[in-house]
Amino acid sequence: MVQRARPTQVYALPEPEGGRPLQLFLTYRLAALNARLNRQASVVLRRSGGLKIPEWRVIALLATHGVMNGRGIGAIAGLDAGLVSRTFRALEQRGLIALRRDEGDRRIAHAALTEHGRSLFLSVRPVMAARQDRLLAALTADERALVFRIIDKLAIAADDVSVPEVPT
Amino acid sequence: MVQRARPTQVYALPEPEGGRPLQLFLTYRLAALNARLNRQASVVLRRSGGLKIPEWRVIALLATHGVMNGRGIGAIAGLDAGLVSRTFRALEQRGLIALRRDEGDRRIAHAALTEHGRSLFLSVRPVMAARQDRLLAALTADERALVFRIIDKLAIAADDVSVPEVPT
DNA sequence: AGACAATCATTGACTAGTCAATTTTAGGGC
DNA sequence: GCCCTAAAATTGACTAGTCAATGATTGTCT
Repeated sequence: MVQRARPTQVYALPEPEGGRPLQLFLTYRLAALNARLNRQASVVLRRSGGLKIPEWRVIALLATHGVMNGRGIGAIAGLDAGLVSRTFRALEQRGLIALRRDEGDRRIAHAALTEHGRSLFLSVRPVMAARQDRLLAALTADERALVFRIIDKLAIAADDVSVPEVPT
Repeated sequence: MVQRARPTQVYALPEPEGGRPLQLFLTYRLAALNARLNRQASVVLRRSGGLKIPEWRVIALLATHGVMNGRGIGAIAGLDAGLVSRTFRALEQRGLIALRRDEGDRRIAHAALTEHGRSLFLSVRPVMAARQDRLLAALTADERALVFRIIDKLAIAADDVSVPEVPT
């Protein structure tokens, strides 16, 4: 016996303003938002073509830029070279892209959509575009105008890791 | 011979306004920002105590909330139950937290900081707080006021995955 | 020509996070 | 008491992304 009737123990969320109970606010919120967006994108992509997120990025980039090599993709899509390499392989095995070594510089691998890849892109694009529009529609015009500026500023601030060694 | 002098092939970034060459804009930007923030946090935490990000979240939460169980941590810190479980183990093995089974309900594991854990928290907190302040200082007052509202709105919009099956 | 540095790609190991299945335990009818 | 359901935690498999090391190739310098 003894010891309480435990009604599904609930911890209150610390109120954002006020005591600032944690340091993880802005960063935590952004991380949580990003996680949700990723999850949603994953679902959409899985339903409409069975693509993973980096696969979709590569395909979309190839569809609008034509032939590209791994380094170019990485620079524009913000993907790590390693991730690009693995994604190339997966897409090639599914027959969505074709890889070809550069004749003049045999280190470089050029990628291009196959017919299959292009038709998949054309069927997925409207779904992803609608999603993007729905996201932006959730904001007012003012907010839409500001959101990219805010992101840029934070990205710059995130870059100077000029934090002193621990004082203690 | 033959075949060009290849001056470090550069692909121009597609201009954000105008043709919208990709659908991945807002989401891509957020993902990139989040990646940068994570990277920076990792560096800071590694330097000042050797903690990983979820480990820091758990410690910060325990420091301000006292004893908590896994479910409570997960709800507030936004961590998956599995991740919390693994993080608990790692922190316990490093002697930073102590785990104890609830007497009344033996499914529940309560966690609390040890002395070692609390002193680590006290030494890391100012570093992380300074980082957070520096991030917020990069924004104007207007932007600061808006950023949380924007995040909330996007998070809500991200939740309705009411996307039709692929038309094709 | 030979040595050297830089570049593109590849690979493996790692962190952050999600999802699903399973285990253990508890509580509610009956 | 027994059966069923649900909750808390654990575990394994997976995706997204980063970092470092390596291999192959190329251009440059002497």
